Formats: sequence, structure tokens, C-alpha cells
Amino acid sequence: MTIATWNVNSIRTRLPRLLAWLERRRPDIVCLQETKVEDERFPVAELGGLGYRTLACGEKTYNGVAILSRSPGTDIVRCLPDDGADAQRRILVTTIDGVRIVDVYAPNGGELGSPRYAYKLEWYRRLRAFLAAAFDPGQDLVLCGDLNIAPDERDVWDPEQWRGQVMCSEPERECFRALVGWGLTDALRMHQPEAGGLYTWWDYRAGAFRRNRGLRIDHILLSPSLAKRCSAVLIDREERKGARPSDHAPVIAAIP
DNA sequence: ATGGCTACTCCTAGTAGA
Repeated sequence: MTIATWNVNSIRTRLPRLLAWLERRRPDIVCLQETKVEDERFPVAELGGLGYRTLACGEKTYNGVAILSRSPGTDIVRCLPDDGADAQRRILVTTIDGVRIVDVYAPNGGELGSPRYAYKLEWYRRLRAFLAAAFDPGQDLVLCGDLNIAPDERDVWDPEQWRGQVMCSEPERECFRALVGWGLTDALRMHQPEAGGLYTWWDYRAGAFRRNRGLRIDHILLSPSLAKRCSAVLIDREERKGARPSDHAPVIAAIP
């Protein structure tokens, strides 16, 4: 199977590009983030026309995650167990073809020391607790999405400029290492252990994409059984080019 | 030249993204 993750920055704005990309890449499972739409308004019919089923967990304007798949999903979980009824829509879990899929849109974090930064760290603590309580690293499991953390200096175009900034701070990186420490493998780094310049997000401003001034903040993390099978991981930079792109590129893992 | 953007909303200004 191929599984992809993509922060589309609005499913409605990105729908033409998403449909063309699905036709070209034909991934089996796609985890989307920042759909920015309530579930009633999600473009289910258009995606169905290409043979994809939709599971959506969204809200108006902000956040929102969704999972597209050829096979149906079962055992669906929306939000974290300690989220309230009005929680930000940031997590969606399902099982597809025997693989547990955890689709995540982590908080941005605002500025270091801000309430939103504290919320991000707390949210990661709750995510880690959810993993421990609800899953087993011995199962076939993928945790992927926009984690809003660049794990180390190889993942940042200018480590000096970004040192201590949000997405690069040591407490955030400790949150990423806690996921890996639970038993997950960073699929891209498994295949490209040293390479720099591999980014998944580039600012819309300042010609950042053209200059490859980016960050690697979108990740596919695999349980050991899937890491063993994963044969390739691709950052689909083509999707950051052209008219009206998302500011994120998709990441695709092949798991034969 | 060191900045330049995009998408959302009871839309035309303010907020958020990262």
C-alpha cells in the first residue's frame, strides 16, 4: 500500500489540485490536515468520483483532519479522549486494511512562552498518553501528519536563524522524540539518514520555495512491523509548484 | 535590497498559519 500525508491548507481551495494529484499518484490512503471545513461541507462526492471514501473530522475556519481511502475504515476515533466536546479538530484514527492510521494536525504553538505554545506542549503530552493507552507498538500502525516540529538541524534551512524558534525549540523536539521513543520510526530518515535540504513546508513569502528555505515538519512515523516493510518515502515537491499551491508538500510512503 | 503570502470570516480588517 501507499500512504500519504498532506496539509492542504483548505480542502475547498485545494480541491482541484487534490483531485489531479490523486489521479496522478493513486495513493491507497491519504491523511489530510487543515481542511478548514465542517463535515457537512466536505467535498465527499467529488472524492467519491475518484473511488475514495472520506472520513472527516473538521470545523469551520481552523484545523480539521480527514482520511481518504480506497478501502473502508473501521474503529474510528475522533479527537483525544480528554478533549472536550468543543475541541479543536486535530486527530482522526481509523483502521484500514488491518493498519491502524493516526492522522494528526499538531498545534502551531504561536510564540515561545505564549499560551498557544503551552497548549502545544500539553497537547503533545496528551497525544503521547493516548498512544500509550489505546495502541501497541507491536501492531501495524502509522502516525502521520503535520506535526509542526522540525526534529533536528538537518530539517531546517537555516538552523541559526531558527534556533529556539517555534517548531525548533528543545521542548518541542523532546515531544517528537517521545513519539519515536514509544516505538515509532521516522520513515523519511530511515531512508535518508543524513541528507539536508529535505523539507515539507516553505513560507509563501520571500520566494522561500524557489530558494528551498523550508522546514521538515510533516512526518510519517511507522511501528516496527511497518518500518520493516517500508521500501521508499517521497516528498512530493512538485505539489508545491504551480498555481495556488498549499504551503506544504505531500509526503508519501510505499509499504508493499 | 533580507522583504516579498495566503486563507479564513455573518468578509473589505483582523486573525492565523509556520
